[in-house]
Amino acid sequence: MSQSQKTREKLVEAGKKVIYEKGFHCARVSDITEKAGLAHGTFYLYFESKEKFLLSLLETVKEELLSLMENGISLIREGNSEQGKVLLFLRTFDLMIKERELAKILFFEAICTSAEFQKFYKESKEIFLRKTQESLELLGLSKSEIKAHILLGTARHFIEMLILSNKEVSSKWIEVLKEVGVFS
Amino acid sequence: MSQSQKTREKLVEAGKKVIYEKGFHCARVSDITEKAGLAHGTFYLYFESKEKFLLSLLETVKEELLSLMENGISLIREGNSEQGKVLLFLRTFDLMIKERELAKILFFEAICTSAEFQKFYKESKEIFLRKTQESLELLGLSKSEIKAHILLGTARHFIEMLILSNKEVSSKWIEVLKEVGVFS
Amino acid sequence: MSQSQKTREKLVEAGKKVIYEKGFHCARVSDITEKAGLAHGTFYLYFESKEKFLLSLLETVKEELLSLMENGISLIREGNSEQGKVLLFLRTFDLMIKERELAKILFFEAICTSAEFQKFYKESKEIFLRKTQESLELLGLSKSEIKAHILLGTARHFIEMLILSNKEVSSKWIEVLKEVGVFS
Amino acid sequence: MSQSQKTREKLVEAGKKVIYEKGFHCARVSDITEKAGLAHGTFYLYFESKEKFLLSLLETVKEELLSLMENGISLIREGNSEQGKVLLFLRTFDLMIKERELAKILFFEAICTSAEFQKFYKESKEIFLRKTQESLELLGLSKSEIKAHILLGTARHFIEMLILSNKEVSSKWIEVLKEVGVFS
DNA sequence: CATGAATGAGGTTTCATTCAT
DNA sequence: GATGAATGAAACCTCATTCAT
Repeated sequence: MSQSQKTREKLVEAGKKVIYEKGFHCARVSDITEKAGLAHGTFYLYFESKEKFLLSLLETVKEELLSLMENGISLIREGNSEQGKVLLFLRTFDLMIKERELAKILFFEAICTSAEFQKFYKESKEIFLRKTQESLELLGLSKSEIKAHILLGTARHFIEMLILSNKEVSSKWIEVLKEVGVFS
Repeated sequence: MSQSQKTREKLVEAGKKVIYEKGFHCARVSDITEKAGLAHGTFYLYFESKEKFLLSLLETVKEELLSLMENGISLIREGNSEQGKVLLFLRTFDLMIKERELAKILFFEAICTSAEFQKFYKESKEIFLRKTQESLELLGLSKSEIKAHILLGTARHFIEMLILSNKEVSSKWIEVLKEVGVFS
Repeated sequence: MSQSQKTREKLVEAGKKVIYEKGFHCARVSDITEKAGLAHGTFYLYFESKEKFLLSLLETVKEELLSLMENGISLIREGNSEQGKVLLFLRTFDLMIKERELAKILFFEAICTSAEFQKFYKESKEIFLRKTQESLELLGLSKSEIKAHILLGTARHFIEMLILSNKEVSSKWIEVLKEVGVFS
Repeated sequence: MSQSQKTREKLVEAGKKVIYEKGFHCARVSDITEKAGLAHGTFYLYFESKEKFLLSLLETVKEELLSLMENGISLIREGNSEQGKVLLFLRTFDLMIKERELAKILFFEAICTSAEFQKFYKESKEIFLRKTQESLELLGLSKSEIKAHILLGTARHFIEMLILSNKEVSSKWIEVLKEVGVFS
């Protein structure tokens, strides 16, 4: 990784942590650079503005998520439905757990900031919903639309619990949903 | 209603709308007073600070919700489980739909602001979860804890859809959950 | 005393206390009316502004002081120098002790506020100095100018101690000065 | 001096002048920065608040004064009482004359602001009094306590004259006190 | 590339004063 | 006379952004 990329990475990592802890509005650019061990002004060599910085964080997590989901769908299409399910419903969730800073930013900050971010959030959510429904259909489950809603809602609920209480629910969440028949 | 109470009410109504639209941090006190048709300083005759104002909004909606839930539980305890269910799972949802400004503030703003608000949110959420589980048990449903999680998660998901897309899901949401067996 | 005069008196008494405690700038008009048990707006039926209120307090204490000093000087002129001294150096000091709120306002607030008040303070101080010197001359004391300075300075020092520590020095202060020869 | 120190110094110098002229409460932060030739916000890069700024000014002058007094006392202890007296009773006074802005702030503003400042003032005054008395004792003068009070009171009186009238009393003030026997 | 001092627009908050009742 | 709700000018303070080094 070039020096330049390393510095950028430092800012992203620091930014995630600071925004997770204080929220986007309360996170100062100087908090981020301080945590990154860089000078205040350096931030603006890598990002146009604090808003654009947030957007780039959100796009990162959105793309990671989508990539996982699409890989899962491909696997199911190719007949490998077990591995596909793992990617779709476990790896995505694990990703959210690992990147809980980004998850919180995506699921909460985005909806609380300016119209631009809400739009971003709304569009992302619709894509996730569609992909989830598509996967459920591929898996041959009935009432796929309803179940997609429940899946997303419950997933977000568990992520929130993780954020609020630091309680790991991780891979067991699918079991939870199976028990009440969402997966049958 | 006294003059004083009317003014307070005006500020609350204006505040709910402005915070709903712009988010707590982007909502200026002057936006609120302007929408209320009052002078800037008037706000501070009724509320200590913008933060305390938010807290008072949150407490209002929390209390309304809890009151509905407790009435529902009482009805079920008295044997009137049909009316109890209505209060618990429909009226609460209708309240959120009617007061979508407050709902958004409670479910999103609270978790994006200072530590004080997060604490408030976390505590509220735990109470809602407990009450929901309690009601499911009273209704004789198995796996009450799991179902309480799913109910809350899905409810929030539908509220978010309402906020983002203005699509009314209203009272049909229970049907949705019934179909996948959450209510059996 | 008429109703009107009583109300005015209440405001003056409350104002003295509040300004003594918090200082002129930190004393709010509403603090004064609250302590007086009156409505906020009532203040402006009796005084043009907060500044004019302060000025009227200062004029009161200035006149009381001057009146005592002049009576003392008259007595000395009439040959009654013992009683004159009492008025001049004890009663004035007792007045400051009794009216410590006003004393503090006169000796400290006046010099810390606007130019108008500084001017008032400076002029008052010069009058006190002149009167003190005049009395010392009438009493046949040498170095009257020097002693007048020392008297005023020490008096103010003792008043400050009273304000800061609530230690009563009262009438003994003259003894203190006698011991070092200021009165001989 | 680094750029940073220079800017800080500019703010301190400007602040002293503005507070001297208008008093702490009437001195706006923007007055200070304007006089310093800096932008408004710069003030807050160097000082937490207007109150903390005042406190730092007060501490500066208190320490300068104490340092002079302690050096004077040391000299007397070492037998060099003439030079010690000069430090104790002339240099301190000269310092107040040179730093009349700070002197005014210490002797008048401190007692007119919030409780925190009054406490600071009271404690400082007690230290000055103790040090003065200690020096008088070292010099073998009788009635050291009384004389310490008179010295402080008169000194303050002369400082006030300097502030109000711009009349330099300077080094002659000791002569004045000698004449009435304070120094014998 | 990196620094960190400086900027200033924009927000929150205060409170002397006014005025309808 | 008295009330107290409403006003809005003016202060403090913050912090995203710029820029000289």
